[in-house]
Amino acid sequence: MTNTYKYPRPAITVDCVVFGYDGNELNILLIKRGIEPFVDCWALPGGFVRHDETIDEAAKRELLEETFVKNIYLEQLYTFGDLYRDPRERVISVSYFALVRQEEFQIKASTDANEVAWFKVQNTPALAFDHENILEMALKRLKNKVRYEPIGFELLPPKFPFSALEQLYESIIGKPLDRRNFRNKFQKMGLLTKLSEKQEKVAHKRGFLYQFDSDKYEQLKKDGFEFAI
Amino acid sequence: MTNTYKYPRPAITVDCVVFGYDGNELNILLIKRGIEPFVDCWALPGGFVRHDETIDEAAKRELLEETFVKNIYLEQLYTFGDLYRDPRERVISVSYFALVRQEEFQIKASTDANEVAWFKVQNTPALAFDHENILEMALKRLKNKVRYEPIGFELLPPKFPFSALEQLYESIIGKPLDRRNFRNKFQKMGLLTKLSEKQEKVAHKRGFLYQFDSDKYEQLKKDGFEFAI
DNA sequence: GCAAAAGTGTTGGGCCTACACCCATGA
DNA sequence: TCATGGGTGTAGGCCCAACACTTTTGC
Repeated sequence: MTNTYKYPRPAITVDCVVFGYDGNELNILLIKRGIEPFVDCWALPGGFVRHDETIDEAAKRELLEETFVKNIYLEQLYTFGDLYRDPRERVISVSYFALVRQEEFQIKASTDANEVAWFKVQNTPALAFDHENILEMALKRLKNKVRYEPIGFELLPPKFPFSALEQLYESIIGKPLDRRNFRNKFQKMGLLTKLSEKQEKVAHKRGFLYQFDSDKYEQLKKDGFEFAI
Repeated sequence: MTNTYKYPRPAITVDCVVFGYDGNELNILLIKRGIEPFVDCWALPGGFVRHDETIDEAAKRELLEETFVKNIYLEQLYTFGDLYRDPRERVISVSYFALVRQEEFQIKASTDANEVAWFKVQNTPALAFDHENILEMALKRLKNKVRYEPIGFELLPPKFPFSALEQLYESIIGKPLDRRNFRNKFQKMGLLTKLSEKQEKVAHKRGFLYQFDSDKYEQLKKDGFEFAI
């Protein structure tokens, strides 16, 4: 079955920049391509948009198919529409962006991916197409986002010690933060609930655990955050 | 001449949300469509992306062709990819966003537009396709942008009285601002140069004129603004 | 002289930054 | 007992918001 058009049409793809946090470092999810072009090159998960799905749906589907990552919140990032992004023909790509806790996913290669892996953001391999540009833009967005929106939510386990939040922010911003100031600021926002439980089996004083108050989070999201790290 | 593909492909369009300031109110540039669908409906200027131009180029070209607005800075806004945006067939639209001073342009309808006009942002007609959604998103972006980036630049004439800047901000934010605080804040940024000239022929005390210091602006743009209205 | 906008400073409060020591725990 | 990270408070400065009267001009 073929489809004919009066004018040539670019193909449309989606590409996903998925940032994962393992409790220690910020990573990014990549696949090793199983098909040409750039076969055996590392690349962002993604693929062609089907005719019966929205672009948001396409992003979700491709991510699931290629990496087994599912049920995450994908936010649209930017659309890349230069002429020779893809050596085969003209392809326009809509990129997406997500934040996840790695521990929640069993990544697993399938369909067009030979391998799937998390890479340290600071230490990524060469990427196919213009995916390095996409990644760069995603990183910029993330660094910007973290400054005016509390994002620990998506990246930390339900209960976590305060230090985990601090480490997370430090690993995204790339600079050390003042512990006392960071705690004060974050606590003043009122998004965190201090639990009576503490950390277990650590070779130092046990810290209290916290959780995010998601009702308050949703409310602040509506009203607009007043917040700066 | 026809083009055939194995799978059906969506068409790709660009749509431009051009905000104009007339020294008084914030307006938006619309065209009255000259062709189906939605013929004689007001819509955002835009059209199909050609195979030999980037999406950024397409946005510029369509804007020029339909409205005679040219040489402006267009920033990509968002890509709309739902299934039934267009009654004819599947169309994915990449939207763009710009700020201009209206006085600099002689708008004039041509190609697919029967009319072109500026409309008050507060008082737009019903729009074709999902263009109301696009406009809404552009407005959100503008209101957000204005808070952390000085935008008067694009919207005011080279020399302007301070009150023009204040009115501009008030018309975007939609709230009155404290004159003294606004002046202090803006002056502290150091982007403005006070001239020795004053307003002419006004039925009240004449205010000094100011201009933006574009070198400083570029520098701050690099370093990141620290700024909030 | 009157209407209309320009211009101008201060004060109080809140938020930010910088900074150092003791505590609890497991090894 | 030692190494490791947890936990905590304050003081100074800066920025912000709130606030009202005088000046200049054209009509």
